[in-house]
Amino acid sequence: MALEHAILVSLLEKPGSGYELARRFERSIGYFWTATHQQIYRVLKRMESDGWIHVRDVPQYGRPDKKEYSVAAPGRDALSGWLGEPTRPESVRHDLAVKVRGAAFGDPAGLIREAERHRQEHTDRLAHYLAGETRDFGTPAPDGPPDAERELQHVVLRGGIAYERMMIAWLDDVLATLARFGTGH
Amino acid sequence: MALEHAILVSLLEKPGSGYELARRFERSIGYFWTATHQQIYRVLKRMESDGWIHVRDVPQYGRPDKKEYSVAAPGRDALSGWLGEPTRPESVRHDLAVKVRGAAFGDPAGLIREAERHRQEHTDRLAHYLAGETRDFGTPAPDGPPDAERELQHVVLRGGIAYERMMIAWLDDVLATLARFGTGH
DNA sequence: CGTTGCTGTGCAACGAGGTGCATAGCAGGA
DNA sequence: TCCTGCTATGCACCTCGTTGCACAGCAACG
Repeated sequence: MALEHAILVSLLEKPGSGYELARRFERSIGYFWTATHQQIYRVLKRMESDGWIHVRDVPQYGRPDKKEYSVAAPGRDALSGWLGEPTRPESVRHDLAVKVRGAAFGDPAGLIREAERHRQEHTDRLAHYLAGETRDFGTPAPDGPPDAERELQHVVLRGGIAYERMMIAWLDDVLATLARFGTGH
Repeated sequence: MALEHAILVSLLEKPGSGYELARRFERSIGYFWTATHQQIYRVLKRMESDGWIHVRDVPQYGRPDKKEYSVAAPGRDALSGWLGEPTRPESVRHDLAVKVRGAAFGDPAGLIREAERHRQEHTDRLAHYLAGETRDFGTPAPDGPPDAERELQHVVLRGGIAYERMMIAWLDDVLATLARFGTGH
């Protein structure tokens, strides 16, 4: 399980409540690690009882009170240890690859629409990444010396950009291949 | 759940037993969809009781008897329908991306070794893919007319190759970035 | 003969992850 | 006033996936 570690990273970047973490997992971190608010609340509770994080009740006006979590020393140690641990082979689940191989045994028309949907989604996400890159990393350095946190966030974003570009190119390849078998001949 | 559909595709490409399917999920299909033999046996049982697949007892000499599964008409229909269904956003889990962002808060030395391990693994897999491409798709067409099944398997393999190449390039980027913060400067 | 190892199928138990629902404070609009 | 909607936390339930183990047939080796 690595959801704990993703939460640790997010809380180290900025402390926050379970709700706020859930929002971050819908963007930013969420592009590389998904989680629902249920999972997050459950794991936060366990992490708190394990002493990895601190809780602080924050009264709010105009909205419900919240619990703000921040990383404790043992949590920071756990993260450090995890960084060098070998990750077991990530279980891959590429629906589309399975569908493409399945297209040999069914009508490819539906799959073409599905592939076009995916292509559009990846195009949108690429545009979103590129806009974020210009916004957050466009200027050389906003406050002088190179900042590790910033540089590392940037290299992860570059990975996302490379992934989306690769997927778009592959989907063009898929669509061209499907077209050769969908239109008679 | 889409394991059913991955099994349908595999059985359509070639009927086989649960054990044989488990072996296929360690290579070929397994590069895009992972599954243990436990999952496979359980799902096969359900698919059989749903009428998606046929079972046939195959006595063997020199080894235990087996149950050979093949796709029935309702299974083929289920696959056809699934091809065009919109896939819900695949839940992404990229350990390494989380670790890279976490490196800002811990010792990057361990992560460098971990990234190098991943780079090696992707290099090996790329070599394996390329060897398979030469072996299976090197000659223009082994038996005359273009074959949909063969072409679609090829485009999926090209996707795997593109993915590995992208990952290797990104890991080089990651290692260069980590080096800038690990060695003093 | 016993051991190891591959083929082949399966159960039991556990943890991870997701869906649906409940509760509660408060804001804003119809 | 009621309804919708956002913030904020949480329970109950169910499925998926993994781990560990068991059992069985048979081959090859020492």
